Amino acid sequence: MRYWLMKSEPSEVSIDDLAAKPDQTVAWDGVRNYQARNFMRNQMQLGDQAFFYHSSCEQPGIVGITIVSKLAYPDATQFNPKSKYYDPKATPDNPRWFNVEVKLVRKTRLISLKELRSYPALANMRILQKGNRLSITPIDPAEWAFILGKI
DNA sequence: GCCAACGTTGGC
DNA sequence: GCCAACGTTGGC
Repeated sequence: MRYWLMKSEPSEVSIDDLAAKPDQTVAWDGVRNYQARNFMRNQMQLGDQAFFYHSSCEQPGIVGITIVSKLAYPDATQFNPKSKYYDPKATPDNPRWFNVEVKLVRKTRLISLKELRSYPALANMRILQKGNRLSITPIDPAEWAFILGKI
């Protein structure tokens, strides 16, 4: 059982978009970074929990908690020429990109990036490091518990 | 809109 | 296999 942080641009999928879905579940597709892909494909297990983080927006920060509800499978968008995530080098026989599905556990108050930075206990979080761009990062159990305590 | 940081690409 | 050029991310 692991913990994660997964970034989403609210203009793409916001926490409210997720909450509004009938099954409150979303396919985490469109990831086109090998490290993030490997986390999903190789490490994520059913029941792993993740903070849902809004990025590239006015109020970046954690806004909810999700749970992995489906293990990684080939990302359908890579085969769709009309998708902005289309990858001409991927084939169904040899897919490059994978996605899990996550289900909303609950929305949380906004724990802003600024607030996260204010806690010395979280100083080593990947997302707080300079130049961090990875859209999916592991979270320490201790960090997870610490943040939960602040919600 | 800017720009630092980083990942990927492709020529050699 | 190196590495310069390029594209993207994401906070500000």
